[in-house]
Amino acid sequence: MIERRNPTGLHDPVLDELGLAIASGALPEGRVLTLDGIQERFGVSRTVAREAMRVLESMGMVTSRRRVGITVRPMDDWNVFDPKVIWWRLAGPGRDAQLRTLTELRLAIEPLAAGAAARAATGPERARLTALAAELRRLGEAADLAEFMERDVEFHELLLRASGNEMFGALAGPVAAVLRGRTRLGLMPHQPVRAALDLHEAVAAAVAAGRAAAAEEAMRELLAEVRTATLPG
Amino acid sequence: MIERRNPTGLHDPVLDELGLAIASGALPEGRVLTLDGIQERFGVSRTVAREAMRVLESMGMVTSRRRVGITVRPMDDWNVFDPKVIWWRLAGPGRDAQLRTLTELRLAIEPLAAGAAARAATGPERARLTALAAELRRLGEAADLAEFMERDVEFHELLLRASGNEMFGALAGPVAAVLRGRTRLGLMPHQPVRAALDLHEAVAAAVAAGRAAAAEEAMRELLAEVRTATLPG
DNA sequence: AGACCGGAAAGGTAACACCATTTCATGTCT
DNA sequence: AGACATGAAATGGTGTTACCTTTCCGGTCT
Repeated sequence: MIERRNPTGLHDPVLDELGLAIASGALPEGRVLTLDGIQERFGVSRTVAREAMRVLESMGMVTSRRRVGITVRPMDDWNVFDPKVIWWRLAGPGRDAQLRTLTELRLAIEPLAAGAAARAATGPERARLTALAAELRRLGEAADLAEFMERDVEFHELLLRASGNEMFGALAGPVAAVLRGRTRLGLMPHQPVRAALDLHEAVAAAVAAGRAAAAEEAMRELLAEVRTATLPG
Repeated sequence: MIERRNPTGLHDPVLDELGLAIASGALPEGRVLTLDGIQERFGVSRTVAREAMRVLESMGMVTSRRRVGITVRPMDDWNVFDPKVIWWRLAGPGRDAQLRTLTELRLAIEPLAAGAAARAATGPERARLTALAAELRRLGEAADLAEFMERDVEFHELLLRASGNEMFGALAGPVAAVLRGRTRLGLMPHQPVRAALDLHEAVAAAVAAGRAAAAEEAMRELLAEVRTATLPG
């Protein structure tokens, strides 16, 4: 049941195409656009063009100056944590770079998130985490890759959200994108390694028991496989 | 030196006040606004009200539905990494919570960023980092707190940017805000501890020498002080 | 070179037609 | 009478157009 029945949304397409064009480099840093140009290119009114532009501006992707137009800004200025920006970069040729930096981000965040979850998770969260780890073992041994991935995504999302740190929680979406991206690219072993199954259970157990240091360490070991698999030396 | 931006755009004030009101809880989740209300409250035209609202919408702070109005969304949906959102939360009563989660984020990110910088930093960056560490020792021993803080900010910013991971680099601003906030709140020792001075130099040296693991470990030790000083158990 | 001016483009206002959604009153069926 | 369907009216965002105002780039005149 897809909730997203929003029929209209006339500047979302504009925003999306422009954002993608910038993220992909088709509109490089320094390129100057005009509202008139946008109006014409998309066949929309000035209002719609301006609203899309404002949003891009708030993401740091363009600046707008009178008499000169709308200028594309360097990537250093972008809000690279904005889900839309992440999505655009994943959809374009910057995809590998984005996957790499997101993976590095995971390596940094998830161990601490696991530790925090051991301190802050609610009862139901701890229980669900344990159940998910068990399910992962079952699916892993059955080599059901598709279902394994979905449970794995759920495991990591729940852990981030249960950390009690909303900044960690906000990374749940991007992390899910990385996990899905990795299997789609065939970067995962055909059958999850036993060690990974053990470690998921170790993380869940440590969180359930409130052992923060153990949870952090187990997550670090779990991610070690990711580190060697996808990052350079 | 305050950068007196443009002759002040007209929706920035609107955006700022609404964003702050939402972030501070003055406009709680579920509260419904209307464009007419915003127009009247700020004495601006519909266009301006709409553009501010679009930006808030792109930050996940409100949704706009026909016939019903503009609804404030729960914090789970906000783009909590957006610099404006961070700023608003720091400016309101959520300030302590925001400082806490940002600090936790630092603990996660900076060690990995140091390691990455050891691999990726340019020559000048390594040199500057080393120089900054030396300057920090001088200022620390002279107990020049204000200047120490500024160099410290510069040290951490440079390190994040030199990591070669633009997502780490994008955190330079917020991290600077935390560092400045900590001293302004008197959470820093009156004279920086010697161990901290040693560790800044250790980080710089490891980065300069390209020793990633050592840089990561040194940064972790450097942050241990922060961890105990500001986080619970 | 320095001052000056024309025009390009964004900033902002206003008025309007349109359309989705909710609300509510009305009427019919049981 | 009470429940349910039906349809109309009120409400408030969506999108368009027209028209000023402000800024400031670039060329021109002295």
